[in-house]
Amino acid sequence: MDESVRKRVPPGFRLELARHIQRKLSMKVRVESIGSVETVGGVDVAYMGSLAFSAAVTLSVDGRPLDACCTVSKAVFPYVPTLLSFRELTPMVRSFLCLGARPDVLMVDGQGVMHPYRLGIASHIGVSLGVRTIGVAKSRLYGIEHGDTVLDEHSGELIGRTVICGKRKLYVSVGHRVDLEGAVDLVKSLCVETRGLPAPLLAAHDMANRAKRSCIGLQLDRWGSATCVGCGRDPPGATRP
DNA sequence: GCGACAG
DNA sequence: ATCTTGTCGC
Repeated sequence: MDESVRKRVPPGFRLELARHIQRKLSMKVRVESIGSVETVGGVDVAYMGSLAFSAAVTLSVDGRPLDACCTVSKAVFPYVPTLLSFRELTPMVRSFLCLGARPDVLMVDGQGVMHPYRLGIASHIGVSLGVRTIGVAKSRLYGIEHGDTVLDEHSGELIGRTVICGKRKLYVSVGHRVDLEGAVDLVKSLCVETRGLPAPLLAAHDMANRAKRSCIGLQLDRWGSATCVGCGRDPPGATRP
């Protein structure tokens, strides 16, 4: 099943190790009640060639903007279905760690456990940082739709739900430390129908694109990373001229 | 072998 | 995701 994936991955990339890591980390995914939520975060990435502009935002449950930060990094891995986190995890984590405080739950643009190895980027980030995450994807990568539910193609297990947000159908799944029902309710309650996305992801998406449009003259450090002008905070380990 | 295939 | 021309609506 990975023959086609193999051809799209960089030479020397250890695909078997990547799969092993995905399976191992997926065992750490926890499903639990979200509990009381006051702040909701969102992360998304926009690209300009191989430059990745990542934005992280925090909103109150009533939609009020509380915090935001964006970073730019050099993309070091191509887009390969089932391996998205190897491309976007680092950019997303860098911008997320820039936030002044961790939101109660984080919405990620991509799958959670609705993934062939049970570790979409939302789960990968959640397990890596111990943060509550919800996977919100605009299309399906894996699973079979049955009404508004998505079942595992092999085990028949419930792995996600579809949510209509305006004109768009979203694929919601558990990322980490949340339950599917709570995740679906939160996505529905924050849905911006005119844009087809929940407010936190919409804000992150727009901010990432604004950052991309104003990237002239950015100075990247030795790791191919830099903090966007005006962010006000640096990611851990960052240095500024 | 031929499609499917998060962003 | 990004590219890209044309179209619709405020």
